[in-house]
Amino acid sequence: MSDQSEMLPGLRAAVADSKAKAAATRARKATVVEPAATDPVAQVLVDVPLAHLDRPFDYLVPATAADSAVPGARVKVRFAGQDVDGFLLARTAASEHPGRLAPLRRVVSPEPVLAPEIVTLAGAVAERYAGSRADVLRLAVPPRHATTERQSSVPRDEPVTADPDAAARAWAGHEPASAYLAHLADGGSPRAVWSAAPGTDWPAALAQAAAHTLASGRGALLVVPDHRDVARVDAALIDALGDGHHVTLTAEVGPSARYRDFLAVARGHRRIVLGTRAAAFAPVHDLGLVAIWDDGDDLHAEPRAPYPHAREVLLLRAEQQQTALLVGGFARTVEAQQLVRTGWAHEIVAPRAVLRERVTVTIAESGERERGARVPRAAYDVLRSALATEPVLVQTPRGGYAPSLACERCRTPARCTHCSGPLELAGPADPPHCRWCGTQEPAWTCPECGHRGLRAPVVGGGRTAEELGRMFPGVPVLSSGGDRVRATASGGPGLVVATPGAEPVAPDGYGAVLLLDTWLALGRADLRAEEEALRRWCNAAALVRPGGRVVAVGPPEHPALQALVRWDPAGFAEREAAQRAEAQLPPAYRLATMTGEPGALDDALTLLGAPEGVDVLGPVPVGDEVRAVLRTPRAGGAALSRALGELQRVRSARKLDAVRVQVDPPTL
DNA sequence: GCTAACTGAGCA
DNA sequence: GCTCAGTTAGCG
Repeated sequence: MSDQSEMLPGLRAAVADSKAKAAATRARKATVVEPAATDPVAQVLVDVPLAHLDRPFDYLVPATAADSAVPGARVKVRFAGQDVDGFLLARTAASEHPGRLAPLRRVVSPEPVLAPEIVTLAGAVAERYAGSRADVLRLAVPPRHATTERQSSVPRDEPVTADPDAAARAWAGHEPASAYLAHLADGGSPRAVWSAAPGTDWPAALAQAAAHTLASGRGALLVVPDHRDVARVDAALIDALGDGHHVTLTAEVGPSARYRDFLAVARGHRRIVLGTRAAAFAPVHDLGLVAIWDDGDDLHAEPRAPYPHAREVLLLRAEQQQTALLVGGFARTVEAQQLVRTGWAHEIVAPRAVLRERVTVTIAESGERERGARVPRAAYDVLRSALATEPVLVQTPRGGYAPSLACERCRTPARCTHCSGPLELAGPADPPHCRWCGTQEPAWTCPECGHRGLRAPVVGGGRTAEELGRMFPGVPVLSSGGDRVRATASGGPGLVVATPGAEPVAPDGYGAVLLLDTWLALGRADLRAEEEALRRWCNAAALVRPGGRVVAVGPPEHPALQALVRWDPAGFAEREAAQRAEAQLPPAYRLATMTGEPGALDDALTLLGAPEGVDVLGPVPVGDEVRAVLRTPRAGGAALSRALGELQRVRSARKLDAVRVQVDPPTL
């Protein structure tokens, strides 16, 4: 055969048996690759998006890679006939795999970017959210930046001692804050749910918690909702410790800076990490504390599969790594309350007397209108007196000018004639236009009654600023919201009109805070509408100076507003938790959704069967797909997650049409 | 997901 | 006996 193929190479290719060819290839490789002398087997987690391939595969470590193929390194391997990326999980002496091992194609970098505890964490997160580790690791480990890896080297951080005076100032009025901090500095792992009193300099408080943890020789992880919060806590950390102990991990900075800071953490040169949700996976050395601020903010929910929530990631991590935990906010989520209820975490709160000193909240009824505006007399008086010397914050639930319009006569919502999106006004003199497609509708006519006139049932921040400017002539008005968010306000007299989450911080706090149109947020048809409304009010109201006034315009008897008046977010969360339990909703129950083509979903539900204690609700149409909701009591949550993960693996292996599974969907 | 191996129809 | 398109198992 060899004689013939040498004489006729063209023919050889044509007639060669493919089996023989493959065998020849294998034989050639086997002779070329010399395995490493010790632990020649590498367990590799390949980066492929298929659920059933979420397990380690063994590869041969070539002798040339004996030193660089370290656990945690990025590698390239031949998988299913193509080169794929993967992480080297471990080196072992032998393989369980009966066949011949393929060699590692390449060690991309000997940098151990995937720490063992992050593998464990990714496993737990993947299991809880019925997703794959590869998906989780894509969130956890930032893309490599080779130049940065070569150049970057940060000096190791110096030991620190905690400053009790600064801590006492930052945490003033909270009990038992000093014991909590002392425990941290002592190397302990206390777990707490912290409801901050209004006016609290929470960035300074978080910085102190981190500093006390660092003083015990351990690292800390601080997760906040957005980059504005990162900037504030960054400043507080610099204030507390200088800038040689922490890094900030956010998606805002470029790939190079992101990877540089990640490396400083992975190498143990920086042990305080501050960042947004993805930072929850940062490989902090000697982790002693995980903390999250304002865990009710929906920015903490990752929008990419498997949709983990930063609070849940940190809870899993605190459990696995036996760290301290701090879940803080001005408001309190039902999930945080659940930690208190079960005794897993303690409360840190301000006593009544402190709260009374910090703020006075009153409610002005929206019925009694003055001066043709939405500001009742009582609220107007509070604003006017504060405006003599101080800034005033006005929170308005919606941005824009007139964010929704309706027929003046019959109240039919005004819709775009092209795409039936909602119409809005951008300013006092602008024609109505569609919020979705932008089409202008200067000659809108009501399809129901033929009327031409429009009214604005909801007033936006722009028009609110205009109204208030007229009400207080000569007072400067600053707007913050939408794509123009201001981080800070001036300390002098002035009106600051902001949408929820966009409130600027005033240097010494606001003299008064006015919460407008509270009915709007309460009326939303969402499971969390009231909890979310109270959270937004608390976050705005908390920006008052000590002793400042807060006026909410709305229905005085509403429980959420009552909770605001009493400044009792914990009591509200408790009440809410009880109601949700009654209604078989989270956190007493775990929910998961399955979405997909009708046939595929039907098939998936059949395959899932009826696990013990799981109710299947629906399916109901969602666009051209259908969605089913699965519900099980809290105790069965882990089993439901596991069943859904197994379902995804089986379906993936059988190449069935994909259905999207979401555990703990933030909204329904 | 992808590749490689397998299958059977079609033709010499 | 061989090729080729279509199908599908398994991925180390």
